[in-house]
Amino acid sequence: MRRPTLEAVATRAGVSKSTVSRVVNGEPTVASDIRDLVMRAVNDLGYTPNPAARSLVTRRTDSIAVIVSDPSSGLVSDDPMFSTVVRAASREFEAAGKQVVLMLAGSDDARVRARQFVAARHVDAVMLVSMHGADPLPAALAATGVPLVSHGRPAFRLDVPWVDNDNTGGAAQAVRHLLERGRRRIATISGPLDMSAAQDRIGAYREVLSETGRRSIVAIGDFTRISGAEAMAQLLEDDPALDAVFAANDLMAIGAMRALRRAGRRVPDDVAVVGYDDIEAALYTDPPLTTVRSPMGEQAAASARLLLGLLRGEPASPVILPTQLVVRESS
Amino acid sequence: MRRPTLEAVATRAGVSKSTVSRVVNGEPTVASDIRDLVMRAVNDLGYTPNPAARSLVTRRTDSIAVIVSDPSSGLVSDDPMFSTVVRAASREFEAAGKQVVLMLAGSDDARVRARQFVAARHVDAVMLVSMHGADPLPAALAATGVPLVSHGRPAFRLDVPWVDNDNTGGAAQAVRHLLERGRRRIATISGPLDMSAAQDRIGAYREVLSETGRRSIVAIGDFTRISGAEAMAQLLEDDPALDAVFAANDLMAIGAMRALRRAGRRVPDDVAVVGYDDIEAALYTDPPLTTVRSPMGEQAAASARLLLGLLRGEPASPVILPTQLVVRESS
DNA sequence: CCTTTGTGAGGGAGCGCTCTCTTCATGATC
DNA sequence: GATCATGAAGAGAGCGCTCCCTCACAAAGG
Repeated sequence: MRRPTLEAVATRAGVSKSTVSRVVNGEPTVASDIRDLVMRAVNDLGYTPNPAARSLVTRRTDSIAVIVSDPSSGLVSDDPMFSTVVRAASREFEAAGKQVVLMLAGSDDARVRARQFVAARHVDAVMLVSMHGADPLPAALAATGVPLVSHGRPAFRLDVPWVDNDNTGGAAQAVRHLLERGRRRIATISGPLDMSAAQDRIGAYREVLSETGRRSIVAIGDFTRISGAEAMAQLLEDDPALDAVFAANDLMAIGAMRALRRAGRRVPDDVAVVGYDDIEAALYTDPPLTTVRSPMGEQAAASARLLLGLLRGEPASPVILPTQLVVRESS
Repeated sequence: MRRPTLEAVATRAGVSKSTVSRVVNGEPTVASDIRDLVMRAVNDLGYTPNPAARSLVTRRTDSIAVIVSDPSSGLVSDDPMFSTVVRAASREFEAAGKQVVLMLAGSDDARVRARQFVAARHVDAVMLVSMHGADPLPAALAATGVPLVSHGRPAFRLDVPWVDNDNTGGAAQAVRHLLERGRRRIATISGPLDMSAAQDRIGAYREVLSETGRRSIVAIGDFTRISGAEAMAQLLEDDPALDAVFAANDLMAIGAMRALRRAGRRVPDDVAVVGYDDIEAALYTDPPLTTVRSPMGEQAAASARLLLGLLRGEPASPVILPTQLVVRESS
């Protein structure tokens, strides 16, 4: 009970394999009556091309790997970034007729598998998401020669095109906003310092504060809610008089707000809070969260388009998308 | 500049293609000195098997489609369920050496593409996530004869194994809890009624209330935060004296809490709120949300394992996972 | 001594498709 | 009527792998 082949269709239509192939691939050099004949045979037999056979000869797979290299994948199972990025990229790739192969490169083992998978040319190209500095995967993938784009600037210099949002500008906006609101002791909750987004955001925070001669008050989180809460508790201990906090993402800001509540501090009266990303949840905190809107979905879509362009032989260079401060009631 | 083939390895090692194939596939009937010889040649040349050629003859692809058939994919881009389910399933499949092909079947067009993709045997099996009642995709996929498992019970009878949580039991627990707390006018915010989870949850709500002779107060949402807020506003208008609300998921409960806040109602003093799912965000609301813990990740992992079993020829029948009420401060 | 059995290696057909090359038919041109 | 250009269809060689079959050889049995 085997599926029909090109040859079966050819026999039924009374033409050659070549002609059927031409029809199936939409080549224009087929007379319309013959095309109809072939199409009828295709429909009668329920023929679908065998993708393995096709890919064997064309050396294309029409699929693209989206590799999420996230060591904490076990921890933050409901990370809104994952969902937003994967969905936006998938939509873009699917619209271009490419299949998306999703790989979670959370463990060393998984990273090795991902590299081999790509090296075996199971996919035509790779989109890499969210890498830490020590991650050897980006370089390993680049070495395979497969077209590659990174969602987010890689932590280490690497000859790979990327798309990011304006982390420096966005964070600077956030801190300046707090200064304008008259806040004087502004703390920050940073992300992991081996990630470029975290580096840029804390860098801008320090820069703006030092311009105005203020000192930085820093705690480090890992972009999760719980780490935000812990970092906030730490900050309150370090400097009970702080009157504002800039969290490097909204999830940590949400955690920080819980810690503030528990410590009996009112937001924004006692402590102003600003986040980063503008995830949907930022609208639903109490009070609603002031944050920097980073176009996460658009960034993913842009990464995907950059990669598709690369595949068409177009040149690719880094893209930085603008951010925008969204003032709500937490500041 | 072509990649090395089996034949190149065979030539270099001075053995036949068959032997190399045996070594590469780990067959035991190869003398260890020859195996070493071959492995050296493999490493020297950097050989990796061509998956297309292999799959052409074996008729396996070692990849599995995860199809998220979610019409609202454009709306709730940060749905924690998507992230949790996709990650858990991926982990399970990757551990079994299967690649995950992610397909978003949000539009009719995408659904057609998904069907064709599966019909072309691009994948060995399919895991289907989150379907509405009117969705023709499950039946279409089942008709292709490809092994299929559904994450969540299908809305229509369909001969497909599935894994779900105990929606009826969980919802009943939630409503009984509110009754035990002395609440008398208990409303519900239901999910879309063409989804089995929503049907079961509202069914249990009605059942428990009618047992105690109370009337139901119902509004319909679509499992998003904003729909929860809108439904809550509607409920307050319909029955300003209500003193509790059971939302069919946490996202809607979060929306409902915002609407209550805006209406000047205190939680839980004026209105108790109970959600469903126990997503991480439920810990961070103010007050923390009482909810029914549904093992979303475990459910996805179980679906994946069920499918892998099916692939090994094991029989499969529906699985229902238990739920648990988590009482926090919102009730 | 020859035959049987077992074990490990080689030979080679064939998976289903694409794509180059060749052939053929048609009509235009001289 | 002979020649040539043009366009459409057919032939068939691979793509890189697996797997069945054959074969060589060694050990065991008669």
